[in-house]
Amino acid sequence: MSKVKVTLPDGSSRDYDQGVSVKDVAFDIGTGLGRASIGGRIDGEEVDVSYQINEDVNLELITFGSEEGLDIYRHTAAHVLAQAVKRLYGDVQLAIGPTIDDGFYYDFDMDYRLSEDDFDKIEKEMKKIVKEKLDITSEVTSKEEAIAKMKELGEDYKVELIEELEDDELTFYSQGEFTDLCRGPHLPSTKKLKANAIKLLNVSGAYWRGDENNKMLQRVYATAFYKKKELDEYLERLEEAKKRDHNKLGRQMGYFTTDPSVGQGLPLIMHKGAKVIQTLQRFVEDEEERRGYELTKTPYMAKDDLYRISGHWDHYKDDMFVLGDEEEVDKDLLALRPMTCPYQFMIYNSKQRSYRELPVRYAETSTLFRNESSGEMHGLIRIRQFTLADGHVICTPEQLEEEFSSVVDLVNYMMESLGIEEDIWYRFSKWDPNNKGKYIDNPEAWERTQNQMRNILDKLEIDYVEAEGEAAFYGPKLDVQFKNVHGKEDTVITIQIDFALADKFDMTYVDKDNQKQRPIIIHRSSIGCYERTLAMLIEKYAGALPTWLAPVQTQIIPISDKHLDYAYKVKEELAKEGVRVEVDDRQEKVGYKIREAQVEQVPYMLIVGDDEVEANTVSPRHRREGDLGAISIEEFKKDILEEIENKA
RNA sequence: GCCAACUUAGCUCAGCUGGUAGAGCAGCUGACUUGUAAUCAGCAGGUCAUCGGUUCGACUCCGAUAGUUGGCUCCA
Repeated sequence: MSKVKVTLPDGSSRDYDQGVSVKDVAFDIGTGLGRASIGGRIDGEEVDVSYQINEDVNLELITFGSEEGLDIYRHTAAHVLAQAVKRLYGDVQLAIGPTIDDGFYYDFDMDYRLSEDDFDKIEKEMKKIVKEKLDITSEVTSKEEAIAKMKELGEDYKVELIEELEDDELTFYSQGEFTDLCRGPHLPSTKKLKANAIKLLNVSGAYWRGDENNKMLQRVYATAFYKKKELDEYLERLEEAKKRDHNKLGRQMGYFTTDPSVGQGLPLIMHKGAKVIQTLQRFVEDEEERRGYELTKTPYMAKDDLYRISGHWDHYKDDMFVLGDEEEVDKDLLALRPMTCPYQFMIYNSKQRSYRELPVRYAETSTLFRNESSGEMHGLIRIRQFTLADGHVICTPEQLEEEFSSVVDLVNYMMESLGIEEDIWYRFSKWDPNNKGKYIDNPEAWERTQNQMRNILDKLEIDYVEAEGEAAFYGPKLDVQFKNVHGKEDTVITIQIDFALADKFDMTYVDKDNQKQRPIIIHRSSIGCYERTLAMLIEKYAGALPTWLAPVQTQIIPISDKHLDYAYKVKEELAKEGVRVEVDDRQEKVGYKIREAQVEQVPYMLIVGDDEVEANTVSPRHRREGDLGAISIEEFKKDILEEIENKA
């Protein structure tokens, strides 16, 4: 029998008989390791412990308890979930059951409507399956056999999946009476799962293959950990995250409210929320002006003619609020604006442009209206009317790289100012060549622009993930992504290179050879949409916004009524420097007023009583650090102004 | 738009298998003039989301509508 050489991650190697299993190797290294191994990685590819090694390989063992093993572990848990559901509800067809970031899900097609009330029962059955200590075995079959097998089992979705696979060799995994098509790897036995560390989380609908024209299946989300303690910690983290939910906190703290008679997705932003937005907006508009942007103020609605030129009428009409009746031919048809671009393009087109004036940079604090579907609205994150820090850079092809880079620089500056540069990441959103309806049909231009954009991104050394089918209909995007407290990804900002609309609007400039040329357009936001940004800030800071953004920056707390005059004097001192300051003049105990200011997350409280009046001082109390001791009014003023200036 | 759950006082929530509702906080009134996270007492607050049905009787069961939440799809 010939030998194979197995090289381990530490560089050492061992010789074995051909056909040795991963498990054998693990036990050969050590019994402890043997028992702990739940999979292996051979030349980078994950395999079962039962995998037989037939040639010289690099082997890395994946052990129970390891980060990388968790995926295998959860994948097996997903199979156990499917097995339990099949046992309990009989006529169930399986769709897909992948692992995701914090757990896994499985999609089922079944008549019985699952609800969370069924979870107990399903979890019990899963526990039973774990207790049954079923061996998990794999079997490789040909495509033809696989299809026959799945047809026999009545698994239509699996048949569909297999038919589209290119491979002729397919793997099935079985445990007890349950068999599923799966690439693997899996645990060697269901007994390796910790039954009390598995939890079903929620059930929802999900279209087969994510296509709304397909049947809606039932998706069960769940998670699994190696230990109950890890599960408990995870659940606790979820609870903690929910406490930061802007949709709860924002309402509780009086940032915004909603009312059914106003309508869905139409939040009423109250003083505190409006104050934060105003602060942000002034900051953004000033910074953009400094960076050479021209401010514009364009109409909230326009005739359909404008949207027909831009192509929005064809691509986007269902999502716009159209005013007027399309049947009445002799009356204008208007639509509320879902974006600012066509308006700013009209400004560009209002005169002939020379290459000398390019780049032209337009910025506008722009209220937009989008008719989101009813199931989409979420707090301040997905709404029907919102305010975007919008803008467009119109430049020559030669200027594109520099202009794009400076937009990225602006965005980075904004993210740093908000203190969220560590919480966001970049997504390079490309078109999907197979989705003809969604994108402008010009494959050559798509590929060219995307390559251009990739080159710029790589030059800027930006880390990004690529996402197919996330582009705008007219061009690729660089998106800034953020995760909300529910773990869901939202786009905060997008920067787009547009190769199409300049054509549609017949935008030109005259170059130095006196020839008319097409400019390139960059669509961009600097800080995103103010409502969504506010939501993000509330969640990031759990309501305790940085001082420069806090709606109230200083709360003055007089000990008793007789200190009111002094309190107002201090207020005046600070207010004239632009500090947002209030006096709590209610007849309450100091402790009570402090507690309220604390709950409101006011950065500084200034306690003033006899001592302070006497010495002409204030006693600041920081919301996190507590009592800071008495200092002069001047000193406090200097400190807080510096903190506001530095956006600390 | 689709799937599921939820909707009780301004807010947070209790109310077992049907017998017309309760707490804390907030609010109002009064007393207390207060030194670093809740002073005390009293009062007032609800067509139990809305509409319809079953029932002698519905907050409770059923249906429709609206809103909210979590997903799916969509997202210029």
